[in-house]
This record gives sequence, structure tokens and C-alpha cells, in this order.
Amino acid sequence: MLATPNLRPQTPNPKQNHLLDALLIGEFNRLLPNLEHIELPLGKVLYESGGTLSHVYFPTTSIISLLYVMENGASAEIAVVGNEGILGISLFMGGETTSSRAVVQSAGHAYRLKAQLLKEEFSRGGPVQRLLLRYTQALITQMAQTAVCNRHHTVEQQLCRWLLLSLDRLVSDELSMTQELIANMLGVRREGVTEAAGRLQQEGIILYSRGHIKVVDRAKLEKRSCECYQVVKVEFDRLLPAFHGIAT
Amino acid sequence: MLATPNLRPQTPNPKQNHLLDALLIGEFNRLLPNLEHIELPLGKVLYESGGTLSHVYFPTTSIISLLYVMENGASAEIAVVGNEGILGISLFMGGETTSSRAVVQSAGHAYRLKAQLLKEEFSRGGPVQRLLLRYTQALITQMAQTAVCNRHHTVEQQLCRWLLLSLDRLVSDELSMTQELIANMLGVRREGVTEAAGRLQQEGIILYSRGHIKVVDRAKLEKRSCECYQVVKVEFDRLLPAFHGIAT
DNA sequence: TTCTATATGTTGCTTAGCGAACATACAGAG
DNA sequence: CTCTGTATGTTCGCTAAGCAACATATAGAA
Repeated sequence: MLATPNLRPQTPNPKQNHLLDALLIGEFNRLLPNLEHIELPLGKVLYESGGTLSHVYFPTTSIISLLYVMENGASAEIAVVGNEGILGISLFMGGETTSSRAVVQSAGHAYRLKAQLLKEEFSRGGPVQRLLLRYTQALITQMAQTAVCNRHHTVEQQLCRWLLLSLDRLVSDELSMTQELIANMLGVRREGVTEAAGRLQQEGIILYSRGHIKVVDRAKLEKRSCECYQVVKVEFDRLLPAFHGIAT
Repeated sequence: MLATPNLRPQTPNPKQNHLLDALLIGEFNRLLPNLEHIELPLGKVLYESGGTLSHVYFPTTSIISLLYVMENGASAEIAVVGNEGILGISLFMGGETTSSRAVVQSAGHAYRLKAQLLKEEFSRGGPVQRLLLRYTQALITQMAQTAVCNRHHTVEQQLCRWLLLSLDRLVSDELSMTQELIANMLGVRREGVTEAAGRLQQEGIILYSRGHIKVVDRAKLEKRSCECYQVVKVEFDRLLPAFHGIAT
């Protein structure tokens, strides 16, 4: 039996989002009053495929999943966005609409900013623009690696990768997530996740119960994962190192 | 028996690359003398994973494949770049290095530009920058769709998608490509491609022989393909419509 | 406490695609 | 014309993961 993770000791603070923290320099500071704090419940759909983007989101304690949903209803996760990034890159990339659905994968807090405001800041160029583009580049790496992972790795490996990606974006070592939902994200059957999770639990790597997963042995989890996790992590660290002061 | 496609009636011309054509406006025109025409043989590696980018490439009659190669040697194609785009986006995205390998998938011509020159133009902002970012957005869509396709679709469907993507980037309806190479791109076994191609040939959709594939019935090919091809095509058309005059 | 919706466990069957080992067939060199 | 390397065809067994149809267990509501 697992306790519900206590994720709310801190007061919400824009600086909990690393990208936002790095952005809030110089003139960008004037946007601070325009940041709107919101709470994101599990499953909330922030963008629908093909829809227009009214805001961009900076998750702090929440995690957003970029999902592509196919004609027949099957889905697959393209990338995740947590406290390291921003949701809504197609806004400044010029797309206006997004081709994927954005769903809250882990409930928590976020800050949002009106689309127009971010676009204006972006088009000013300079460090803000450069940082946003570097983040986009990191996100591209994540997508590319997801494609590779989908092609070559087993459900268990992908589950490990997915858990690690989530863990890196949370303060806790627990996450609230049913196997059914994980299966949706990975684009596999629920039974496949059940089996893989069962194996991981038997080996003392994770502990789970009705929608709560606790990672007990992170080192082993990394070993069971495919290389994809490390590849993405290294690239994020390279492109967005300490964040503070890199926006130069 | 198929004749080798005659792809060289035209004199090489930068305007054969749609993106370059759209870029060569106003001040960007001064870059024209810096464009270097080159011929790209099949299989040539333009970027190695992790390497530094000395040039960006604008394919005209060639097609470049972005491949990710895993630790164990297995590979998968992330995206393709042809006469609609530019190779080397990580340059202006701020990455400096690329995380995937770029290989010539279809021999032909291209123009290249010194990395520094493109970076300078990009950082000027304005229409050039906007167009490059829109193209990047389209490329992101292609990567995301590749991820989905890898998860859910059969080898045959993916082969159809791949043929269509290649076709769109060529003037001819024939391509020079062995099944072995296609298998590498798709990240599947050669035998799988042989079987799928055999079926397509039996139904009169394609015709092939020792490294030459001719698409006979494009309409049927589109029907056999998964939705992924159309999704990507629609997004490219939306983001980069007629090209001429959109860089505003 | 009991009930119920939801989460997880399990099993049998089927199939796509892998790995490996081999057969054939064609193109271009000599 | 023959030889040879390369491209394609075929087969066997195997496994991961799909589909389907259940059984069980538990948290929270009543």
C-alpha cells in the first residue's frame, strides 16, 4: 500500500519551471505579472489536435504529455513536457496550430502566458529566442528518440524509459498513474504494461498499487531501460545546462 | 527490366529547391554567390551523429535521410529532406551538433552554404527566420508521425508511406534504391521489405528490379499506405504553401 | 460494513516480424 | 560468354505483442 504522494508543500512559484526561471531575465521580467498560475488535474486536455493555441504553458509540478491520436483511436506519446520546458512551441515556430494533443499526464501546477505575449517576446530575438529554440531542439531529440524506441525496443524497456522521464520531472519518487493510462501513452496494450510492471515489482525495482507507482531502485530501472533515456537526457543537459545564466 | 531514370536534363539551379527559392528574396540574395553546387552520390554521409555542422544543404534533385543509429547498430529513419527543405536545422536551432546521421538516400544535386553564413542570416530575424522556423515545424511533424507509424503500422504500410515521401521529392516516378537500403531506413529486416514489395508488385502498384523501383499506380499506393503520409503532406502544404511569396 | 466502480492479474489463441540459413537470378566486369 | 558479386526470393522456427475474455482485488462511496 502506497501513500498518496505529498506534492504540495511548496507555494507555487514560476521559478519552479527551469525554462521560465532562465527566461525571467532582463526585459522578460515584465511578463511576470502576466503569468497566470493554474492547477492542472490529471487528464485535462490543454490542446486538441489541430486546435489554436491561446496560451503557452510552463509546467512546474505537472507533466504534460504530447499525444498523437490516430484515426482508429490508437494513440502514441510523442514527447513529454515538465518543469524543464514549455508547452506550445508551434506558436513561435509559426505553426499557430499543433498537430498533437496535449494531456496532463501528472496533475500539478503550471503557469500560463497569453499566446500573443510570448510571440512578441520571441520575435524580439535575443537570448529569450535563443533559449526557446534550444529547448525546441531538445524536444526534437526527444521525438526522434521516441521514434527509434517505438521501432526497436520492448514494452518493458519503454516502460522503464517512460518512468525515468517522468521521474526527472517530478520532485517525488512516486507518480499517480494507472497502467491503463501508461499503456495509452506508450501506445501498447494495458496487459503488456501489467506484465512488465509485474516483473519490475518482483525484482524490487518499483512498487505499485492502484494508480500509484513508487520507484524504489532507480539504478536498476536505468539498467533495464533502453539507451533512449540516456540519449535524451544527455542532449537535454547539453542544450540546457544549468539553465541559470545560459540565456546569453 | 527498368531503365535507369534520366534525372539530369536540367542544369542545376538553386531554385529547384523550393525553400531556397523562397529564401532568395531581398537581402538574402546576396548569399547566392556563396551557394556551392555539389553532387551527392548514394550513401554519402553528410553529417555523422554528434558531429559539427560545417555547412547546411539545400537538396535539389537529391534526397537526404536523417537516420538514428543505435548502439547495437540497428537504425531507423527519423525524417527525410528533399527539394522542399534544408538539412542542418540544428545549426540555427542552437544545437551546433546533430544527434542523427544524415545519409544520401537518393543520389542527385544539392547546394550548400557555410554554416556561419546561414547563422548570420537567421539571427537577423525577419522573413528568412520565419520561413526556416516554419520548415522546422513541418519537420517536427514528420518526426512525430514517424514515431506513431513505427508504433502502429505494418511494414507494408510503412513501405508505401516511404515510397510516397520519396516520390514527392523527385521529378521521376522511379527511384534507385535496393530493398536492403529501404529496410535500413525503415529499421526492419530486408526480408520484410521483400515480401511487402512482392505483394505490391503482384498487384501492379510498383515494378522493381535490382535496385530500381518504378511506381506504376500511385493512387493504389496511397490507399495501401497508412494515414501518416497524408498527415505529413497536409502539414507541409499548410506550413509551406506555394513557397513563393510566403516568406513575408 | 457492504457495495461498486475501477485497477490489476491471468490465460489461450493468433499474428507480425525477427533471426538464420539458404536458393536463385541478374548485371556488369573480364 | 562466363564469372562473380550483389539483389532478391523462400523457408523454418521463434518470440513479442496483439486480441479477447475473463477472474480478482481494493478504494472509496453509501
